[in-house]
Amino acid sequence: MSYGQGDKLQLIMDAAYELFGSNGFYETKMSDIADKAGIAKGTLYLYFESKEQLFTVMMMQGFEQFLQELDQGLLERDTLEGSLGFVAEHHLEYYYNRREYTKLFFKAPNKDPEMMEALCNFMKSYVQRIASSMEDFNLPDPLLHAKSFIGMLDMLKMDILFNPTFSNQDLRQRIQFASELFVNGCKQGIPL
Amino acid sequence: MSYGQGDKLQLIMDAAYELFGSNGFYETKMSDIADKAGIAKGTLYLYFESKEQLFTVMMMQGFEQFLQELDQGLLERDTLEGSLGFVAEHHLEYYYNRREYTKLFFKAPNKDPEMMEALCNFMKSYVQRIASSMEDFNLPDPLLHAKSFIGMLDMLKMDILFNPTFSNQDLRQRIQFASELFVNGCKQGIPL
Amino acid sequence: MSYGQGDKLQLIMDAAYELFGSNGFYETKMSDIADKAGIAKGTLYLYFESKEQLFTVMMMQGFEQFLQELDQGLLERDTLEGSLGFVAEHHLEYYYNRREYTKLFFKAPNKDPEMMEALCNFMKSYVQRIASSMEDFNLPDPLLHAKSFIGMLDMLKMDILFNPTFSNQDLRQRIQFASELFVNGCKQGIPL
Amino acid sequence: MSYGQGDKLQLIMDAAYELFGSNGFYETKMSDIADKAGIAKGTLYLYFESKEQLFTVMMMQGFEQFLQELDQGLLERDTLEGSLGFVAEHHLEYYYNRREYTKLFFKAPNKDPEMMEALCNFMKSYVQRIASSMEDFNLPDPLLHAKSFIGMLDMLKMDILFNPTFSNQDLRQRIQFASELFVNGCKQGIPL
DNA sequence: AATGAATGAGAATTCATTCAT
DNA sequence: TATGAATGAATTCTCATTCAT
Repeated sequence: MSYGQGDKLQLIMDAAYELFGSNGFYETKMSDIADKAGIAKGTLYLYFESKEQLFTVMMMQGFEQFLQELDQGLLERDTLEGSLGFVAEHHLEYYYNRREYTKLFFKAPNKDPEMMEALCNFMKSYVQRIASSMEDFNLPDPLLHAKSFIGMLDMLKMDILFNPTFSNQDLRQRIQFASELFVNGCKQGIPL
Repeated sequence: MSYGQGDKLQLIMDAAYELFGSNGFYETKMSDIADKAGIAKGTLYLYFESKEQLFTVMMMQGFEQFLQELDQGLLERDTLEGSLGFVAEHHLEYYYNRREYTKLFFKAPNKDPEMMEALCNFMKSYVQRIASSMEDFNLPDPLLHAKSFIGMLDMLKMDILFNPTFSNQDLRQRIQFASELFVNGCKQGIPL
Repeated sequence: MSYGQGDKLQLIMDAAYELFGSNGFYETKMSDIADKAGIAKGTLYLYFESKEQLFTVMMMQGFEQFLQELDQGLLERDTLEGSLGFVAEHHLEYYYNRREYTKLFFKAPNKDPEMMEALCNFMKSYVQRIASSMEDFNLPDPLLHAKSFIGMLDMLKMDILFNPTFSNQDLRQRIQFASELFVNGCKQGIPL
Repeated sequence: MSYGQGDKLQLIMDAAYELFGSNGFYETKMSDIADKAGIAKGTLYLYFESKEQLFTVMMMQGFEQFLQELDQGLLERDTLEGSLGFVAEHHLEYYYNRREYTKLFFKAPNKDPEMMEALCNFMKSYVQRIASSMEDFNLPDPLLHAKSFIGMLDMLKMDILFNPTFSNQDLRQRIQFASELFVNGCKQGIPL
């Protein structure tokens, strides 16, 4: 019944995540977020300086969590195949679990440099982690390899976001598919 | 330098392309476009019903050209490697040539159903074309293979858009890299 | 096939009458009128200085016709009852015949003094004619009597405009009713 | 002179009444109303959804008051002449007291269905009340009688609105005149 | 800390009118 | 005369942000 301080912050973040995610930055109003969080509009500004900042902080929180889970999982794998499989699983499951919040992944504010920087930093960190992992297994051009693999995954995620009947089984199939393709190339799949 | 009558449409399209491209849909004002095109605000509405429609028409024009060039090039290749190389070249060059217009590819209006439909249709057509091509070379799972390849390319394009020093040589390298990785997998690159 | 000069003027007047009548002054666009008349927008301005003027001229034409028909009919009556009956018939039939163009009778532009003057002048002329006629039959206070009678008619016309099933028979009944009430008062109708 | 919080609504209503009344719906801008009320434009939209709604609410408030006063007064009369006299007095005084706000009664928005409905409902209620009253005194055709009487009054009001020298004495005369004419007809006034 | 009424800059869109052809 | 593309002032409405309570 009584929320301590800090609870409100979480209420805001949750509301922001859901609304920015569903409708995108520009189509979400601060008053929507306040309503959903069950607080007053003015209260938002006790926690965040601006709409842009709220968006950025929310995204960064998501990024951080994403990278933490990634690190955690990578520690536990010690083969190339194992690592790649985990990266694929992690990437696709992330979107699968958030498939209601499609728009988040497309629409960020344009003019806010802080946001752009946060976005770029996340991308760099993500790529860097995957690249490091690949380097551990002696892959040359680890950055390009990392980017390519992430790219494959990121396109395969599209089905998750746009296909409402996408199932957990489809998810498993794509994880498997992506890893194998990346390791062995498409040639192996061509019947003689 | 001197535009006659009837050129207004092109003036508008050019201005819209540049401004939407640099600043995104939401951060571009109709008055900006009118100013850049050197016409009055009202004139925009002689050619387009709304800001959304202008954006959509402009995007669709780009899509159409993209797909036409793709078809053209695919006709002339008769090996898997040749086709993949061309697809990679076409995809990455497209962005390379438009690297000033980053925002075009990230900031589209959310709520406009016509735009969303146009975007989805383009994606489907693109994937379908690549999948058909792959089927010709007996690749199983052509849709998944197509999406994966496009995904790789689409991530590799990021460097183009965000790295200001990205050179033509870098471009060539990535084209080569993507095709080979896709065909042979990463394993081939690992020194024994 | 070939319209002489002057034909266009009539085309405009007809279109204006219909559109101003259906939608009112403010809700009718000059381009609507041009379209309906089958001419170009610019052509309207060869015949009229402004939208206000077109409206005013059109109204005045209607007024003139109304008063002419009234004069004509009054000449032929030589009893009070006959005259009143004709006035009622003329007034109500006028609206009955134009019942599609309801709005005309409610919505005129506000700020145009010419129009306001035309409207007032018409009212004065109308009242004056009825008053003169009444004076001929020795009614005292002819102006007040005239206004009262016109007022009765003008309210009775409301049914015509708002009741879509209003029939010619209803029309006849009201004409009869109004004349008798005006002559004999309501007392005569009360059963003892 | 000093308004506390919560008075904003009344400030808006007053400003709207005066401006819509003087200039009509179409010639009054929301910013005019805001200025006159001494508030910001945006504030208007905290209280009303649209210009149309503001107008409609304001009119309905007037209607309600009009009908309440009518009911009140009718209760206290128990003869036909008394009732009619009161109705005439009430109707004409209403306009006399508002003779500065002419436009209110002529210039309403056309296309707004809510406004049209409110207007029609008011008319119906007004006619119905008068008709009921007449029925109490055994007048046949009470609806037609009611409409006729209201019509007379409504035309007589025109002088009030358009004749700047219209005096209170003129008002009394017309009240008297209308009632008598309605009861006894014009015949009684004709000298033998 | 919390509120939410108030603000006002700012955007899209409309449409009467003009004028070069 | 006739055209209709072009104009741009004008208007409604939005919404991030502020601040007195």
